[in-house]
Amino acid sequence: MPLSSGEAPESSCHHAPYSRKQKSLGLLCSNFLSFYDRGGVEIIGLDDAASKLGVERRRIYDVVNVLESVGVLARKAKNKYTWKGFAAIPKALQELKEDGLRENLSSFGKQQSSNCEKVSDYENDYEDECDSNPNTGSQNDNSIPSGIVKSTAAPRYDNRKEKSLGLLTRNFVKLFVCSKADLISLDEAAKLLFGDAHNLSIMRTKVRRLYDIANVLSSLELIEKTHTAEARKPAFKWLGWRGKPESGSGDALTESRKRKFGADVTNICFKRSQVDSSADGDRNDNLKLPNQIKVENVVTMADRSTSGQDSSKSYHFGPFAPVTVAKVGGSDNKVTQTHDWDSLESTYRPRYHNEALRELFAHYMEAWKSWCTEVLARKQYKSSDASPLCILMDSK
DNA sequence: ACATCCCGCCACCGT
DNA sequence: ACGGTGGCGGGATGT
Repeated sequence: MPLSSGEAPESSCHHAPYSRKQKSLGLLCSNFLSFYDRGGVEIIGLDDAASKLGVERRRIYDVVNVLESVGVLARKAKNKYTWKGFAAIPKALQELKEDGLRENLSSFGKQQSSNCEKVSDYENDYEDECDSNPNTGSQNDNSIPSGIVKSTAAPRYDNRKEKSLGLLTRNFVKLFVCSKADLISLDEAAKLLFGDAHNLSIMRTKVRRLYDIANVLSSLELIEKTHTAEARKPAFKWLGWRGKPESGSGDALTESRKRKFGADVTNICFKRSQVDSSADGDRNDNLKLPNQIKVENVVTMADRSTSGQDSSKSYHFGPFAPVTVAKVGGSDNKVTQTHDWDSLESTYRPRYHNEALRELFAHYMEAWKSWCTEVLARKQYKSSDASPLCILMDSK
């Protein structure tokens, strides 16, 4: 697959300073989604996904785990996932809700779930049956309300599952679907999900995970990052599933892609070491990527902004959509063409840093901004107390 | 300075 | 044994 380890890479893209945004999990998730959200795809191979999206396998696991938690994917076998599509989300959310309620998460955390509340730790987990299959739920490591001790200290052989991204995701989602709160601050979420931070370091780790999860959920538009009204504390707002397209399901949906930046789909090359080195040149070897990338290949969403609010229809990915998606713009129903990924792949080797794309992106941002102001202005007619965000949300 | 969170080492775990 | 999985947290990047 792609260059697993470092080295070879940089070669190709000279300039291009490292940009974290272009490699974010959220962006990767968006790309992943648009890549597979087309008819035809049934089975998704992780290796395949990794190479097509130009990321290392490890990243795919992150995305896939949370997507699985919300029903979009289902693990089929080692290295294989089945694409369930966005249509499966409502059901998954419903189940999470029922589950959460059953577990008593409703009141926000603190659940003494009937079954397994031993919460982690120590020998108990061995059996782990607790979380057997039914989705598990319940504990996150230390959501121990109060009583339970939680030795923290003894990591024992962790029941890895208890700390899995997937479980964390489900619990995080339950937080929203099982309570009326549709806005939960980061602190809050972290505490509820992971119990109090008696241990700063553990908390920090957990919060990192939370960010990971939030990023992919954001790209699914299930949540959105904002701030709590009063305090300017960062918080996540639950948007819920308002139908994403997937082949036109009719409903409207808005698009307000949160984190969108970046250029194109894959992130091959460039590691964070800013040093970047450069060395470049010729090492490439087989890994080298063709250098020319044409803008045309990239799906531009520029028009989407211009067209402004009609949007709706299908899932858009902004300028970052995987290349293969080719001009979605035009005919919404697309889906049709391009299943010929292999050939596509060979013709196009995506990369992140690309000047043309950058410009394109800038253009897109412009359009987006003007669209926002327009909507804002329009909305103002109807008074509204809403914040720009809200406006955007129902502007459609 | 503090918030985010990418990156990849390496422990697990299924086969 | 081996290779797929994925927890975890160092430290870079963003604000």
